[in-house]
Amino acid sequence: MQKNTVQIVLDIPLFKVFDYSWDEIVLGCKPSEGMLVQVEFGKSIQVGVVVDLPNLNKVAPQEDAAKTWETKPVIAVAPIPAIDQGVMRLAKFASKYYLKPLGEVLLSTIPVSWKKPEKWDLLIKRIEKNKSKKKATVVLEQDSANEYVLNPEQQIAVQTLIELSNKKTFETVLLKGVTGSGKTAVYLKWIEKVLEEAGSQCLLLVPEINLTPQLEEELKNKFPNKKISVLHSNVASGKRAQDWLSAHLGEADLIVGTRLSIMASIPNLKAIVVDEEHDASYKQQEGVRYSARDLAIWRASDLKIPVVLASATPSCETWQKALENKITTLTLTNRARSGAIDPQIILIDTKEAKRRGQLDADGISADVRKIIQETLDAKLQSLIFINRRGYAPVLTCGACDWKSSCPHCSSFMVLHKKNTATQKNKLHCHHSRMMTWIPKKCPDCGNQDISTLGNGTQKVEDNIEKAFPAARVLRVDTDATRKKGSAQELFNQIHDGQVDIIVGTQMLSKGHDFDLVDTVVVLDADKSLYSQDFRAGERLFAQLIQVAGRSGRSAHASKARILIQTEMPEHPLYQALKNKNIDEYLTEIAQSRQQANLPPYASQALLIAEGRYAKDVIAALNEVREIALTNGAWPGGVEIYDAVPRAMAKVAGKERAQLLIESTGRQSMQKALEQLLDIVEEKKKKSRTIRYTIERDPSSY
DNA sequence: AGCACGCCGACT
DNA sequence: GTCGGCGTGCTC
Repeated sequence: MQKNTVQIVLDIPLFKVFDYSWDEIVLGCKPSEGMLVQVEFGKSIQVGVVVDLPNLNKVAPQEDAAKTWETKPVIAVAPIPAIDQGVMRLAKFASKYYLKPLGEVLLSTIPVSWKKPEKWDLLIKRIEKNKSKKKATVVLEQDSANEYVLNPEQQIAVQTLIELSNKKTFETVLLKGVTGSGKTAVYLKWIEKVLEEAGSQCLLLVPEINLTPQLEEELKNKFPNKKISVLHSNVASGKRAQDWLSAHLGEADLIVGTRLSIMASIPNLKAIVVDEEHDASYKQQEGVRYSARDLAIWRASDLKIPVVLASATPSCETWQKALENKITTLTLTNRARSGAIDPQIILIDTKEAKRRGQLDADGISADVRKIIQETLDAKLQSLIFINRRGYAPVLTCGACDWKSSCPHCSSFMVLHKKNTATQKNKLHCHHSRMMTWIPKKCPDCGNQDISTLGNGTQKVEDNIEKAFPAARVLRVDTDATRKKGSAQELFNQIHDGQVDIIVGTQMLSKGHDFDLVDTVVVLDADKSLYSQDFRAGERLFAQLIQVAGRSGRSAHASKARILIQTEMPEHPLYQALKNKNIDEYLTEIAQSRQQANLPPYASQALLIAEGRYAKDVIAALNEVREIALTNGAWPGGVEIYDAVPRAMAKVAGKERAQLLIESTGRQSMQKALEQLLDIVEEKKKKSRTIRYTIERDPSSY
């Protein structure tokens, strides 16, 4: 009577659930779906989640009836409530849609500390202790609520959002407006209103790079008497376990986090905001390869709550829905802050500059130099963007065609100059992390004349230091900010006006308000326009609009100029940028997607395979394709292309190839992928030399 | 995934 | 003669 059989999923790549026995007396409670439990699995101790899924086992019923194994008992139950039912539904959907075992999906939503049963008691004790300590400080801060003034346009947007959430139905809203138009103030005001209802919880998703201590601080100031949980993979494990739990217990009012927080257990979720919804970091690129934005929409629809997608340059997926009036669009047109000015975008034709001898050997034009000098004279800052870290992206031999290829990858090794006197210059592979010394002579022909090709942040930093010897130059990229807290240190230097010229990667372009920046320079944007990836243009456009927003953010700014060096200033992308025709350009992109039958007008997926030898990997994929197309059940309207090597064919010694699957409809895509999964699972039983991954709605190829 | 079992190559 | 390579099977 007290002994039940329960189904449990584990964090293993198997589409199976496992039966365990449940002793109510030993465990002290009845089983229910979503409980986190400790079990013995084979020889090891694992953490699993209780599920209620009678049909998940792919074992045939008669086989199942003939089971001979002994059911092991559940050892212990975690001292926390079961996972929120909303997350259980979301995980089941994600498992089916992204073709990943439910156990992997569910366990990926739980912080590592909670997956260590030996830590359960300790965690609970420590959290209880912290709770009694913290209460006092919260009360003290209560009076510091700060009011911010919204302009009429923002007020209308807030009003519309409040009316929507009062209806308590699912609704997707696009909140559109350039940097500085006050999107953040609008959604924060809305969140504030939603949180007025006791017990409500809100989720704010931000891109990876935006989740900084500053944002946390800002939110704490804006919501002085609300509890905020921060969910981010970089948060220390103890803090993470605690913040996850307070969301899970319904104690946290506002949950802020990167993509992974879309899967957090939030039992009283009433509103979701996806900030910078076009941002690529919302797509998980390994494990369960989900899109946090797409899951946010699913979760909102499941819970019958509104979801706000905020962006200056919406993704084509979102823009299509706006064009077809499937979602509500709220547009902010003005610069919200008084004193802020609209930046002026200036295109500098580098071909023309070269012809006139106004382009120096380092690729910097006379116009750029002149304006940087003017900015220096005005005691304001210039930002120079270059999307390559290191000194130079490749090393070449002058006599033969040797290039600094990485032996493990199909990419070039990047030259990095030493940072200190004791270090030596090295070659780094940005994919496999391989590092080598600089060869003294060409490894192929022995020629001594080895030279660099192209510019990275380090080289631009050198060049700028030489060109403006009196200026204080600072480089900001992942190399300069590797140490914990050093990014903050560098940003503080910028805010305090301790530097004049900042050289860096797109790391600088997101989330930070630099009051003293007046001039922004983009050196090397054209490359994206030659890319094979059909989304490259859209991404570059979004990036440049975001970069443009770095200038003219405060009354300090005087000219707010954005200088873009390009060989093709007449390109529609640059023209749209110059004239700030954002809507028109997005619509143009959408139309060309429709004509070419590309996403979001078609559904795509990849079957990726990797293994030791390229030809085996390709052959295995083509075999999968052959089986799929000849077994008679392949759904109509779904195309499956020949196996091709991936763009980065070799990574860390593994050869990779892929099949592209394209479908006009989502249902037929689902059917097709389920068939491919079956074929792959069969193949895996016979040989494990090749690994397969299904990637639905890929964002890169 | 992890771990065991199992059958073939260079080593104390 | 053994140590250990990774191919295959199994986990409630």
